[in-house]
Amino acid sequence: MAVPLYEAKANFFRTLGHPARIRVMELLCIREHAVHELLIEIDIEASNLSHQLGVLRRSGLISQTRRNGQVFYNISTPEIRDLLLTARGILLDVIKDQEGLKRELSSSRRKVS
Amino acid sequence: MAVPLYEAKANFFRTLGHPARIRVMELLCIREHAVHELLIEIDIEASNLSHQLGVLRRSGLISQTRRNGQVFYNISTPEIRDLLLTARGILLDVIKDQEGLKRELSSSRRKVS
DNA sequence: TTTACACCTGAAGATTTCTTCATTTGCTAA
DNA sequence: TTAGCAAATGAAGAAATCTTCAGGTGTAAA
Repeated sequence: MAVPLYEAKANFFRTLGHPARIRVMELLCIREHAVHELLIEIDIEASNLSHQLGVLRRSGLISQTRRNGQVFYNISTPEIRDLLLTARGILLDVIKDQEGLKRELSSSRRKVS
Repeated sequence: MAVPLYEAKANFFRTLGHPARIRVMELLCIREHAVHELLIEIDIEASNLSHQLGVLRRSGLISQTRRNGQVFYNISTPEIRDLLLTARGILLDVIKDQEGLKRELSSSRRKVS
């Protein structure tokens, strides 16, 4: 054991760093979902989704309950909503900056050519 | 182009999901650092650090300035501090829960055996 | 107790990401 | 101009992660 905190942080972010997993987290931030509901939204194979849910579950980010023959998933802590919101803000900033840079580059290319 | 937003988010988190890169981000959240200063703190090969700085730079999370023959790095937006703080909170929650679960498991093992 | 449905798991090849080594670039000062 | 340091880059093998396929588990209704 004795994983340094920065390793734990890296693992945490890597866990979120997958398109299907991030979609799951965003859907669960809205409300609880059963697996088959997620499957409708996410468009990957059922077994793939199951694997990704397993990754999220084992890392402690989501929790499972069985009810009426279905498995429901939930985020394990509401702070995750804040995290995704903050991330969204940063991402929009970054994208904006990159587009600004792109415009600059193409305008200087115009000047040169 | 036209990367769906959830792909961009996944990329963003994956970028943070590496032990050296997360350490860089945390150091830069404290203050600007020159590459050789980061190198003292992080204990990986110089060229490896350079690669990881490249990943962060290309994703727009950090920015570079050259001064006195050294290259200084900075976080590109202060919101990153909030993100890391929120992540830290979630991580501590998750770890606490996991330790609770571990204690439960070992006490029920005791009861059984 | 069998059928059906919802979901999970293991294995394995394909793909991506990491780390290292060798080399190159950019700058500053002699 | 050249010497020397700081940092970046390219290539390539090693390692980790993804996706799919095949089969398995759990549960509820017939």
